[in-house]
Amino acid sequence: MPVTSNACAESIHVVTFLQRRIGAGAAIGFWRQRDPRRTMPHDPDPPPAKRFKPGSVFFRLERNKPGMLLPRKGNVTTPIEVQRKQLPIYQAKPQLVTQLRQLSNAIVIGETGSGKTTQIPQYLYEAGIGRQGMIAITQPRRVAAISLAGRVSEEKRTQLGKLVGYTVRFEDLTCSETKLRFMTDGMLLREAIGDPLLLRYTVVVLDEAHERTVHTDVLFGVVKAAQRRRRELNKIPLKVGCGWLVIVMSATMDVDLFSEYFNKSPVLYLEGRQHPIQIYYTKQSQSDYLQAALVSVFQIHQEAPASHDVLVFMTGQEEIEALARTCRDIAKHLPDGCSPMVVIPLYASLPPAQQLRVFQPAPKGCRKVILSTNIAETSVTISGIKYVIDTGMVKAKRFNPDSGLEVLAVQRVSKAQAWQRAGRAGREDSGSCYRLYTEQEFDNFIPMTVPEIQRCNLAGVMLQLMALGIPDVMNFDFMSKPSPEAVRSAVEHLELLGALERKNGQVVLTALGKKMASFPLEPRYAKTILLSPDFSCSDEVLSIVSLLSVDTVLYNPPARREEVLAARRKFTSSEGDHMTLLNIYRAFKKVSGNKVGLGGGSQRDGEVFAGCTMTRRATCPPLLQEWCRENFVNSRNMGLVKDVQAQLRDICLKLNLKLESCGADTGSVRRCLAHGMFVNAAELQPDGSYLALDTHQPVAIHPSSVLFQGKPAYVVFNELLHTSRCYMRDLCLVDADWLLDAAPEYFGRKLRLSKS
DNA sequence: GAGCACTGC
Repeated sequence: MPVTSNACAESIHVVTFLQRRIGAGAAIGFWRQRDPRRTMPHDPDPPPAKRFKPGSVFFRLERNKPGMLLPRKGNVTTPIEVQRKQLPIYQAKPQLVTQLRQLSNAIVIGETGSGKTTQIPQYLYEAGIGRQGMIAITQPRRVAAISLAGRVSEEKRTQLGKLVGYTVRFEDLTCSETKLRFMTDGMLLREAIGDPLLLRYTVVVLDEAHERTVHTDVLFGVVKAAQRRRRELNKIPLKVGCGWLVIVMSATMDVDLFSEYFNKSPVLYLEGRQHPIQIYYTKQSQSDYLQAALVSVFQIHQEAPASHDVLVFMTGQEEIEALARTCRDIAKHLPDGCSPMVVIPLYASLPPAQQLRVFQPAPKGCRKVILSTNIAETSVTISGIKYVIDTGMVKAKRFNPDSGLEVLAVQRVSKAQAWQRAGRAGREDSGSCYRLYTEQEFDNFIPMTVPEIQRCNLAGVMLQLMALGIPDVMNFDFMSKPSPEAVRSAVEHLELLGALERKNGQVVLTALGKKMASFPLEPRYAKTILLSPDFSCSDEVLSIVSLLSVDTVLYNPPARREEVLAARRKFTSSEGDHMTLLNIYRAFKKVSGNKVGLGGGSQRDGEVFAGCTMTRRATCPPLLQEWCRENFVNSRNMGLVKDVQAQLRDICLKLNLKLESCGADTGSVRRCLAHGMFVNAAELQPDGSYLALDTHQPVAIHPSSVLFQGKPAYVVFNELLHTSRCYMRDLCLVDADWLLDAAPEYFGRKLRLSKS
């Protein structure tokens, strides 16, 4: 029986089913305990250090703002020095420092929150290792970089931004005194473009390396090359530089792969205190994991004390909201004597205020059940979780280099991911993890999640590598090589944009490509900006590209559809979605009086809520907030647009681009978009359907587009989204002549193909 | 007439 949300009859059905199933105790046999001979797993699945223990709590509850968690200012009763000595890593300090002093590479494995990230940089500094330069500690997420810097500067009893600082996009809190620099991996990578040898640093610590973000993966190669190159330079009699060390630290990872890649680097394990987690598998394979999740929630609810919270890992917003409604319905009809239940959904696109609900304790005698996406795997840490229910499924993006299509699909998690999820049950105390699959099924999961670099569009990565001066991008030293097709497809795409050219059989960066690489943008957006002065519309194009680089500024609550449509009508442009967005942005700026009221250089852009940025500091004036509410515009993302635009504008100025507005002449903006995005063009067919001009695959206008009702002859689009059909999203009306003009040779070829 | 997980520069 499917878990559906709205049908009352059906939920009653579910109640009866559950009462039959749990009330009578029939469900006791639903679960099978893990084979006792197999205790907690060990190397390599997962590595020995990955047993579960509580993370050190770095956050405190803000009194004035209920539910808000901020970095802990230190325990009043326990001095900070004592706290540091209580960390498990402290026992290993002498050996650790001795090892790190001798080694040029080390892989340190320790649990998240065990203190490795806060302590190792300090140990290095205190031991005088790498004093000649800076120690960089990279993080995949900005909040982590910010909060860790805060904690360490506090431990060093210095002002944040002096000895200890952080660098993330839009924010750099460091100075000439800074020795310990926490930063996002993307920032270090960007810095490497200007300084491939990373000469300002004596030590680079790549934290959370097991997450294998694209940035970390590229950094592996960059850091390794810089290390080798610097060693070569040190052979020159006039010795420059000093001890140079790379540490890769992570909780769960493929140790052999890492060690092998970093020249057979030694692996140091940091064991810590841990809480056991009991793992349960289902006896039989579950064909409907949502139904199984529902049964499990209520089984736990019946059997466990109400103070024990439950965290359920699911795949997305829609199924989370549906299951939440079903759970609430059933909870209302439970027999007397059963504790009440609060059901809280958690996913990234949820408004900040609602996300905060997961941190609020449930009323006494009431059980908290959190239904979450994998945001709760790494980005948000919730205390008090005693039970984890793991559906074993995740929604993940995959890229097909042949079609250029990214597909978001529900798929099995990896073993590493399943362990990560289980670990969420044992952060403060022992816990249980109910896996909605059999142990045999688990044994067949892939060991590690496929690194992002093998799943994404590589055009941006390849451009960045070229800009880093990597002589042979096709054979870059990746820890996990992307497929040759993906590399070839990316190189072809960049050639088409004019960023790369072939010289004597080698692919080299063009002058245009070099400029493109200086923008933190997808290559085609960078190209469009660089073209914009030719059409005298750089102002407009900067705004449009900024609007396209944030999540979405449009807020679409389904329940208020009519209101949304009415509010949006006044901005709608018959020329397409880009122009509509531009109209909204122009109106927003008019109301904001062009003042930097949101974001802005010196503003901290986010508060830290237990490891998750949830709101921008509310500097948005009330009037502007009201305007956003009335017009169904996401004010937080609109603030980000302003930050992005300011950054892009700075880059344009550095490149001496002429910044000017075309005013009401929107034709030139569309002309510019046609020239920048010609690869993403589609043509209306006689039968009313559309064909993408590059691959000749059938495509359709996404119903969310303002052009959905119309039938424009030619459009350029932002992206293709493959769901029930292949949809074009964010469209702009263009002339066929402009496309031909933009790439005569390319379209000459395409059109000939199209006709034949 | 659809519906998108999560990051990051």
